[in-house]
Amino acid sequence: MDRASYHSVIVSVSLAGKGVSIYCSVSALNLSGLTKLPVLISPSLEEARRELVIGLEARRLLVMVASCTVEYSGRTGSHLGEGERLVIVKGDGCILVHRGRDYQPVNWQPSGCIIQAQASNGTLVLKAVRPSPLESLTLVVKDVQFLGTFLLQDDAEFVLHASEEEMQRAIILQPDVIEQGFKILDFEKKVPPGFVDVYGVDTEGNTVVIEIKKDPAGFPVIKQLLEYLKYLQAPPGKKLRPMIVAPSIAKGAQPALAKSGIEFKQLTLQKAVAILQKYARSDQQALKSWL
Amino acid sequence: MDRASYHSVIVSVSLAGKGVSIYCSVSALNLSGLTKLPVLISPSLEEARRELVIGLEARRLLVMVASCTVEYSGRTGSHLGEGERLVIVKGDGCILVHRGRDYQPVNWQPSGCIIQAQASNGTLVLKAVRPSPLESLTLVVKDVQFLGTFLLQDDAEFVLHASEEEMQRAIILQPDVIEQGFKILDFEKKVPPGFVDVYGVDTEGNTVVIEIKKDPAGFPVIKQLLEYLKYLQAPPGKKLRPMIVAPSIAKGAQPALAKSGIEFKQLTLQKAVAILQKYARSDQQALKSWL
DNA sequence: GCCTAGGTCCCGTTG
DNA sequence: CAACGGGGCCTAGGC
Repeated sequence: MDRASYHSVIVSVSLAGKGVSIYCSVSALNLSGLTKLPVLISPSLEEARRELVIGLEARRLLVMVASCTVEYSGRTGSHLGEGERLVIVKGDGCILVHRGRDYQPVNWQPSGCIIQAQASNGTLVLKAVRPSPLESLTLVVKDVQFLGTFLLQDDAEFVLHASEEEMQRAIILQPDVIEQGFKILDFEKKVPPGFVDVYGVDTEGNTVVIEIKKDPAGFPVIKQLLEYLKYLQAPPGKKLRPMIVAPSIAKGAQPALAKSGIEFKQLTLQKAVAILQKYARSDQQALKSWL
Repeated sequence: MDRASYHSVIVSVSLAGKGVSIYCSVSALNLSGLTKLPVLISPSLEEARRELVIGLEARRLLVMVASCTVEYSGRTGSHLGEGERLVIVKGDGCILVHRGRDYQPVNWQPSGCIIQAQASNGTLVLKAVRPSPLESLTLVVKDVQFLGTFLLQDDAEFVLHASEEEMQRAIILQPDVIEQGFKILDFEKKVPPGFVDVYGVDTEGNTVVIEIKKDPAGFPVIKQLLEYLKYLQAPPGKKLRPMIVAPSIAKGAQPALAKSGIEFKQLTLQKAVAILQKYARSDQQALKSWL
């Protein structure tokens, strides 16, 4: 089959490995873009291997439905007996093996792998080796139901309203959200055990140490904050005010909070986003008035 | 197209929404199983919607390559502009939106969602709503390159050599791996802050408190173990011997380990698996001699 | 390379 | 229902 014949071949369909193919003249149809869609249905293993090699070489997205076994060996090991799975190989060298249920892949390899397809003893073997940490994923494919190779045109930006970061940005943009007159001195301030999310002073000159959580604040965050306090001190005659900023307090954590002298300031992600939007608007207005 | 005509239709291919279809008589071919493979190539949005509804109803695996935008709203929110993506919907009601790169989906919804496909204003809208926590994922599909619905036959068992658990089992099966004469009293022993992995006595009658890590042991595990110790005591005249069992010690953690009086016993996952296999073999032999 | 922290983490178990 | 820990977690950022 000639991959370069843009106007005569749309879909190559080989049935049950018997070399039966369906060709369709497309000269009369508006099918620009379709020629980049090789789709094999029930190809022979050798046909599938050829297509995989071409797709891997071109770093296309490979989508395969096949019966296979899967072995993983590396940080630990795993074995999965034969069954039909959805196998995805992406252009950046990652691979996902999905079963018919569950959000997570049953086996996978993150991006940066060396992936190859080889014939072996009447089966098709797909190997994905990750150099560091050294680990390898091996699929022994017995039968391919479907194999498609795609080129995804996708330049869109992904925007996530990312919880903790947005809460931090909201506090930085509008420190009043913590309390009237609160001033920020630093954020992501390094202390030996980690980083203080926000660090500032109140109107009395006391040092405020803020730990932000997007989820209900529980014991771990209290411990974390107390740990940080060991390495911080207030100016002479002033106090250290440890404070947790979160949407709520976890169920059993209230007593520990009171006992440890940590303050709690409620801030929901929603409110944080609202603040950011307000500033984005005023930024826009500032920009407008500038022009 | 008649889905029930097992012997006359294999693949329905509709091109660019123009209703062009390719049919192939399969009466002469051995194609059992192929009829369960409806595959649409560049269908119209309405054709795709029909197929999606049928596939969702039948709880099949849906694999779609389409140009779409994606909105997520729930625990946080996200926006993704138009672009071509691989969309997977599984029978248990989870959905994955993958871009051409990266291991992880750009958007998703875990299993247990209510998923529906509807026509809307010349577009196809795919919605996945998760009841708790309440969150929703919305795909506005502008163009479908490919849509396949599959039924994956897969009853195989997945076996993972699961790090910490296997290390614990190895110690329980063969306590000598810790030291000669070590005897186990309990495991997963409850103390207020959590669970002690393994709890036992040495030949001198001292209490040994073991925390297992599959990764290099760092500061957090030292703290955790010291926390547990507060709630444990040795018999009169005996010592408490806190011990970390792990493949190695994290770089900076050695001094803290020495200072805190915690012992370290090296155990790699590999060795643990070897022990388990030895016992599996002896189990088999015991079974054989029994028969 | 190691280590730290966050994630729409997901996922199981337990209270 | 919430909370807790583990994961082949993955991923990004620092050192």
